[in-house]
Order: sequence, then C-alpha cells, then structure tokens
Amino acid sequence: MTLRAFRPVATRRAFEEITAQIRDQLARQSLKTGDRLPPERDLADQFGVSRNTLREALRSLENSGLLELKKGATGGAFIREGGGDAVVAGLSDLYRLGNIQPEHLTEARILIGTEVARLACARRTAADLKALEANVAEAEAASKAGDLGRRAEIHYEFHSLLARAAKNPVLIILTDALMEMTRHFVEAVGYQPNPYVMPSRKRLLKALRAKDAEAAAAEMATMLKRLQKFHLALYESVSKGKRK
Amino acid sequence: MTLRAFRPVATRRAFEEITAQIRDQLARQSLKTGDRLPPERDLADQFGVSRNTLREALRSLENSGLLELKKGATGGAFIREGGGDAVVAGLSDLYRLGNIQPEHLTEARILIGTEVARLACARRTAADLKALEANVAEAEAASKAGDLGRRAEIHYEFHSLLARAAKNPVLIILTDALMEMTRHFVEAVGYQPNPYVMPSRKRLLKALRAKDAEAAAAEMATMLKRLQKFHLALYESVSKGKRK
DNA sequence: CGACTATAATTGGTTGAACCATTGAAATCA
DNA sequence: TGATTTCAATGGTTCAACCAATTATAGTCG
Repeated sequence: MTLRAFRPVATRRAFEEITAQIRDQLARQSLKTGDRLPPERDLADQFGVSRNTLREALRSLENSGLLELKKGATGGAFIREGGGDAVVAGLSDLYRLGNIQPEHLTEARILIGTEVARLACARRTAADLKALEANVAEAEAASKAGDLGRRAEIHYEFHSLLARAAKNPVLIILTDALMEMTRHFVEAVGYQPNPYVMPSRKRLLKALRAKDAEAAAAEMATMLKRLQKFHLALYESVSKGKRK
Repeated sequence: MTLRAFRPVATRRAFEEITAQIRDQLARQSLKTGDRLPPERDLADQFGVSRNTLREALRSLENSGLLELKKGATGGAFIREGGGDAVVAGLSDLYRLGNIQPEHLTEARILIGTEVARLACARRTAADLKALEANVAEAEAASKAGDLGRRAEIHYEFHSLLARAAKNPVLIILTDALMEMTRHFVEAVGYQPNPYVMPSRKRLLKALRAKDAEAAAAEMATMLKRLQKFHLALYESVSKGKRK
C-alpha cells in the first residue's frame, strides 16, 4: 500500500520540465485553445535546450492530446481543444492488449449506458433529440440498404450523441472510449445483425421525448443486457473457432 | 456528422509507423510484460531510422504507458504491465484544464461509485474485505492523529480498493482517475473534516460483510451525495473568495 | 578469503548542425 | 485579373558526437 506518503524522487528529464511548464501555462489559462506556440527553433532557444529535446517535449504533449503539430508555412504547435482523445486511446490500448476483456467491456457498457440514458432524458435539449432522431433514421436506412458496417458506426454514434445529451464530459469521454473498444470487438468477431436493437431505439426515443428517465434507463438496460449475451456468446464461438 | 465514412489520409510520420509496429507486436503477444527491447541504437538500425526519430517513437509509447525507460547498464525499454496510468493522466489533464468541472466530477463519482459498491459486494473476496477493513482502521487512526492530508489519501485508497474488489478493470481505472481528479479538487479547496464519512464507511463494511449489494449501493449513494453537496458548496465559497 | 573500491562497459539523455518535405503566401507573368 | 511560379517558414529526419546514470567486473586492501 503506497498511499503517496512520499513521491518518488524521480530524476526529472529536461523534456519533462518543459512539458510541465507548458502544462502550467495551460492550467493558468495563459495559453488558450487555438493559440500557436513559437516555432520549435525559437522555443528551444527560450528553454535553453536543443531542438531535439524540445521536440521530445512537444511529442509528449501531442501524445497527451494537448497540442496539434502542423507542418508548413503557417504551421506550428497549436493548443488543441480539450477532447478526450488520449483517454480513449489509452483505454483502447488496454482492450487490445487484453487487460480489458469483453465481459468487462459489456458490463461497463451496461452500467454507464443506463446512467447516461437516465441523465440524457433529464437534460436533453430539442437539438439533442433531433440529432438522435436523425441518427435512428440513418440507422434504419443503412439497415435496409444492408450496410452492416455503416449501421454499426451509426449505432456507436447514437451512444455518443446520447452521452452528449447527458451533458457530462466524463460520461461523454467514457462512452466514446467504450464505443471505441466495442468497435474493436465487433471488427474482431464480425458484424452480425441484431434484430432487437432498432425497436429498442424507437422505444428509447419515445422515453426521451416524454422525458421519462426511468423508462429510458430501463429500456437501455434491457437492450444492453441482451446485447451483452449476444456479444459474449459470439465471442465464445469465435474463440473456440480459433482454438481449433 | 463524420461517422468515419473515411479516415483522414494522414501522412504517417516515421515515428508513428514505428509505434504502430511495436503496438502490433504487443497486441499479438510477441512482446510480453517485462520484456526488454533492444538498445535504442540497435532498434534505430533495425527500423532503418535515425536514433532521434526512434526516440520520438519510444517517447510516444512511454507516454501511452506501454514502455518504461531505464538508464544504465541493465537499462533499456521495458514493456510495462498494462495499467491505466495514461487514462488517469488524460482525465486529470482535462480536469486541470477546466474541461471537466467539479459538478461533473462529483456527479460521475456518484454514478460510478454506487455501481462499484454494488459489484464489489457481490464479488469481493475475503482478502478484499480484509484490505478494506484495514483501510478504515488506518483512516480512523489518521483521523484521531489529526492528519487530514493522510486521511484524505486513505479515503481515496478506499475507493480504489473497492473498485478492485469489483473485479472490472474499466471501473478500477475510472475510479482511480476520479480519485486523482478529486485529489486535485481537494488540494485546491483545502482539506476539510467530513464527520459523516467514517460512520458511512462502517455501515458500508457491514453491508460488504453481509454481501448485501443493495444496502452497499444505497449507503455509497447517500454518502457521495452528501459529499457532493459539501464539495460543491466549498467550491462555490472558494471561487467567490478568489473573485473578491 | 571476503568486503570494499575503482574502473569500464552499457544504455538512455542531450547537443548542434545540417538537410528534407510540406505548406501557404508573395511575387510574377500571361 | 487570374493562373503560375517562386520562396520563405516550419515541422520531420539525419548524423555524429558527448554527457550522465547505472551496474557488472576486475582489482585492492585488510
């Protein structure tokens, strides 16, 4: 049990000092979204460090989703709008590396999805509802067209839209991450038609229109539990197939 | 609405190609936890790239929590055990940059914490229970000693232990991230005594012993809601103070 | 012989200068 | 005016060193 009584006396590397300084300026708002940092050569000078070292710092910040590096005459290092890309990528890594298993994924989807549905019901705007309705219409069109891949993408997007309607960035990011993992899962086991999803979507929309949070939560919970059974069975059969 | 119909035709940078190759080997298990990559100079040779470029790739992988770089004769790039450090750091960034507000944090804690308590009840082992009981005992000791900072750390640890008892890595990582954000929050507003936390912990332990999932969930929910009120009020007053 | 010490080898960290590739704006020309 | 060329700015990459930390090893002393 560490309990952080002391922090490790890590020998701070030069590039870490740089990332810390830039992070600081971000936290104190003296660097805002869209701002451009000076060119690498100037920055290296300012920090009194070689360009290579500075680049490692920028690389680290880029990797954390804080910067975007653009080439060319008007290029440079731009402060990115704070999205959860790094978080999504991190969880996606853990899934691909097997630290998160399908059963963990489906369980988390049930827990989070249910609460997202509940909150979205309470907080959705008219615009949110409209976007969700458009999404379901798109899903139906793709379904009729037999485009399973596209239908899957639209389904992921539905959860993302719903999370946005819930107006909590933690849930938005987490939902996006869960969908990204689900995407990997589905690509591994293959696209399969789920005849019960579309009807569920429509009942969910009805609850959203009526702002009936409990009905929405219940609908989402039963749908996700069915999906869980479906997915885990599929995973089992695919795993068995590979083991042959 | 993008829907990923097409992916951007990103000009892949050399170091990205390298990270992709290494990630691939990690995914296919041909690189396992604890393995050491060849020295940077050799790797640069193998990839047919300069050492600087290779280093940017390693830096990226290190940043993603996949590698650990050690100096010295027996040093090198080691494959790390897959923890959620990158995810925790990512969410922590978003909190510090203001993309996640205290009300989002407290709300997420209620949602996640309640479900964690429910699952932990069902899945806890005897060892989990023992660790949690030891944690509460420690908290009491620190509380009596008047060490608020240490008590706070022990409280964060409690949630982390509970999440581990729930046996779902997604929830473990998310809980750790929420606690890291809470740590930032508490450090900003100052440590304050919460007289109702310790009694709640004991009731929670009782439910855990009895494996009464609903009681545990309810206890956690009411505790976190009280904490939410407490924290948000504190935040308001601190914000007002700063505005003066 | 055993414990300590100096030394060397290994490896990541950093430096500086140079050149490449892309991008967009300015200059040029029809 | 409008299309084309030129060019300057900027990130991407390379190369060849040297620095600094760490550990294995050989050596030294009691």
